[in-house]
Amino acid sequence: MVALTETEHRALARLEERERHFRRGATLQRENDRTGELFVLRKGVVMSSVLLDDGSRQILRFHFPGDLLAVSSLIYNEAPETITALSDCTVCPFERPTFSALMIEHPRIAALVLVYNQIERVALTDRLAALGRTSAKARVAAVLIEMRNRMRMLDKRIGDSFVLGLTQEEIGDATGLTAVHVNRMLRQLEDEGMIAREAGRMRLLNEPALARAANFVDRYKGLDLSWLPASRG
Amino acid sequence: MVALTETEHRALARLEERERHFRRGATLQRENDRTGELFVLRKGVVMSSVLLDDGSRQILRFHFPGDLLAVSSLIYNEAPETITALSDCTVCPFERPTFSALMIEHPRIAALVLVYNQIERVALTDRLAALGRTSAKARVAAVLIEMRNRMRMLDKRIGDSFVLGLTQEEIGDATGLTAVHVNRMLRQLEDEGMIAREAGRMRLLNEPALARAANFVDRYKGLDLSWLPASRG
DNA sequence: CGGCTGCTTGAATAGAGTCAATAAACGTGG
DNA sequence: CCACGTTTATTGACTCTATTCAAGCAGCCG
Repeated sequence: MVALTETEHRALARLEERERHFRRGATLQRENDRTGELFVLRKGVVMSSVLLDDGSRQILRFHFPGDLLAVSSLIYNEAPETITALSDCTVCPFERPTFSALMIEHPRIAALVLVYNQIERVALTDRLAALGRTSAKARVAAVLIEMRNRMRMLDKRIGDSFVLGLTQEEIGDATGLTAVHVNRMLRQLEDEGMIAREAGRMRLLNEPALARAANFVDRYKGLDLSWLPASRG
Repeated sequence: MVALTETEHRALARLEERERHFRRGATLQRENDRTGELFVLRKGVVMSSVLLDDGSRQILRFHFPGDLLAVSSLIYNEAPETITALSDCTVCPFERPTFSALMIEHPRIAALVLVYNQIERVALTDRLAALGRTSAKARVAAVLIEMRNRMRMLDKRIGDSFVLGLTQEEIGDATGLTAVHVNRMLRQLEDEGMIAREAGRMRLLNEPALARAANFVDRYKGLDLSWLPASRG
């Protein structure tokens, strides 16, 4: 999305020298554990979440290939969130000094990281507004649209049918609902003809209606990266 | 919290060359308006919020002196959030190019901005978890503790008594509750001896109990900035 | 003084949670 | 490839938390 120089590409590649694989359900980082490496997600889907005292869980964010994971390791001694693989996945781990050297030596990459942070911030605030001010049905619909859109960004072939890859429990933890109620909301969306469910796959039958039900705002329109300073070669 | 060089201080000072004042209730940035300047908040309290289709509002974050405002102006053509003064306040506006030049010429400042982003990210995820997974009482208690703590960081004299500076409507918009229910929760916290309310002031009578009720996690313990690269003078 | 805006409280309602029981799908080892 | 145990999905009945609606009050400012 932004042209990088050869030098910058080589520098970024240093983050992806090693590779590690995780199975669905594996933990990349556990809340309150001593922080360690950072990761670039190369393949698969992971989530970050927090656990509350009463044992309930809140999923904060779903991550897709290209995302930077565990950035908070840079500034905390103890991890503020848990990172878990939602599918089998591949990550490239790297150490903090590698990252901070990259930031210092390549200011435009630092600027890109800042852009990434802002996009994530807006995603978090959208979810925040959904939890605070929208109905259960809207929140479930929003998760469906969000997941489909993010998958489609990586694979243009994905249309209105896709494999969600989340249990209803996980949808509940992302939306602040119980699994039981998620089930009822999915049924309702189905009864209203907005979605269809077919053995693991999800199909969006009436996207405009679903987007309306979800209070969906497309944040990718209106993104403007022209401010990024020109490279110095 | 981190030592900056003279050069870096001078560079940062460039962001604070101008000054502008706003009255309580004034809008610094309106959602969906064309984005413009960024700000450093120098004095007063402001909030950022979003409006939903049905007219309800979700407050995303309260900002205190030293905070960077409207950073998303860098990457969006249209503002994703509204920024409003909660008290009379003073800000230092600056243009995008000023900021991006600063980031490129002073990598350690860029790193500091990244740290700031991460701290804000964690604050947002804490609120997210509160909205998704905690009771109304816990959320209201959390807002009280959060506001007191942030005020105390700027004014050490503040103890258990402080001026909240929020209407119950605003507390509701921050916690995803109705003003009516906020009122009931405040009464309950008062009846249980955790707080007292005295003409505009709020007093925390039993902080440990309140912190427990709020599921409060102190994120400032465990912050580690040692990774920040040494200055090159 | 009159008109706001914000606070308080009660009564009725609605939306989401809890509990429980069953069914379907999945994975693993034999 | 099947049998078994486990996880996930589904549905109903009941409960409870927070919302809605309504009314009254207090404080503030022009």
